[in-house]
Amino acid sequence: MRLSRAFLPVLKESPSGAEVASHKLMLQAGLIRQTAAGIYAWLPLGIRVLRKIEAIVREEQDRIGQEMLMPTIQPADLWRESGRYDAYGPEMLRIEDRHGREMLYGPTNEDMITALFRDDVKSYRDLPRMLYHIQWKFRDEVRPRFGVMRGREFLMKDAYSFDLDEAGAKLSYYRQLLAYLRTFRRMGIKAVPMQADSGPIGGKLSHEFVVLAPSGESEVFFDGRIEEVDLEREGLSYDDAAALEALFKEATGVYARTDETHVEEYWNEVPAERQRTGRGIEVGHIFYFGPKYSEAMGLKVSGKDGDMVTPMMGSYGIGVSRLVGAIIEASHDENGIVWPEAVAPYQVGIVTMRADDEASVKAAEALYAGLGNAGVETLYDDRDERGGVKLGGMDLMGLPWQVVIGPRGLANGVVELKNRRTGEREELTPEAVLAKFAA
RNA sequence: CGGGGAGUAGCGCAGCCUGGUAGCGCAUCUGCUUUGGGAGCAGAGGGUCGCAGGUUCGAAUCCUGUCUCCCCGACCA
Repeated sequence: MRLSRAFLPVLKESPSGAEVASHKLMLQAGLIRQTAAGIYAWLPLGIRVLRKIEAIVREEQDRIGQEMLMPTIQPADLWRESGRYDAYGPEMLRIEDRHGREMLYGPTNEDMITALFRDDVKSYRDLPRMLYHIQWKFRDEVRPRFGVMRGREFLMKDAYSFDLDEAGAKLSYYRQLLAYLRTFRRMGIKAVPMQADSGPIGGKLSHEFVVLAPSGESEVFFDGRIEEVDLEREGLSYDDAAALEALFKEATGVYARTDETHVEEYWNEVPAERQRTGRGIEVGHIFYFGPKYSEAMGLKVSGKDGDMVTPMMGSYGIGVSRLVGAIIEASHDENGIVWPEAVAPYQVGIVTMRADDEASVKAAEALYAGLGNAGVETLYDDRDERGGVKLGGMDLMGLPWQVVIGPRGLANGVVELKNRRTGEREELTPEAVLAKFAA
């Protein structure tokens, strides 16, 4: 993308109202604009990051489940069936259509998926199943804040598992646990599974995945041993029940809790040198709740012996849009965002220090074309601006790599390659830069 | 939902107390000079002062109502 033709409004000052770093930076770097309290428009730079995160989530979910898409608007009757319509409270946005039919903007989808599944699945042979979708949700929060981290409208991946019995359901739970650990690791962030209350969704087994960041909403306490879990080890397969259970025990057997569930007595049993504390942002939550919805909504399948069996369910959420903010919280500095490469909107930024220098422009154009042909996502600042303005913008936007091209270096046949995270710079020929990224 | 604050140019703000037809910085546009980490000079454009009503010869300013946004708390993916 050429910056001269892009809608990438970068602000010199951060708009008032933004308090936390990620919110400020997202507004300033032009990722989002606020439309109403807790509701945001995603600008071109923001949507690229959102899509990157979504793609990683999708890839990992596809290894254990099937994608589908349920609507944002749901009929109230569906929620009456599960008994949740009255229970959910004012957080649910209730609306009426032109005929006076009661509808709602979905805050989650347990009820709908259970109804859909019920209508078409009648046999134990059709179990187990894991279904997910990535869809916008709306929860009318009392007090939205922190930008996209606690918005009212947000993009969420929610998965639902259906199993014949509790043992099977636990296996589904373990699979999601592994998928989540892999998902967050791929995004370049450290997310720790912590023992959680199951809240309004209700249930028996529940863990929330928490990203460590100073601005986190809750205080977290965990055993450093959790960081040593090897997710790529041999034999760790989604099909191997024993290996999955071992992983579950390893990943959740150590102490890891938020202030909500923290117990000082147990905490003190963790050796002091392994005690880790800090603040955290919840980015995912997995639940096993058994027959809660299947029972309420009459989901039954014929069992092997011909008797009717009520499937055991679980649900598994990842706050996709929240992750954009959470990743920034965990990865930024005084100059702006520092994107992990896996989620960066562009991998490489090209800057010409002197827009009036013919040789610089020529070299930049050639490199931009070369990277483009090699399929490298590149943002080329070809505007007639001073070098400093462009460099500041690149730092703010947080692209992992910056190629700085100017007459000074070109005199020696080199350009400068800067790593955003480390600040390290090296001088390379344009060909070497191309080779590095095209590889 | 309780408590507090704010709506004035794209963004950040002043003006309001003490009514007299709107201003500063940045951004934008034009010209000239500059150019390796957010340039300088000169000029220009852009605002129903959130909305509605009231008081007044006259309202951004005073009064009433209303909407919206933000912050703290309680709550929560």
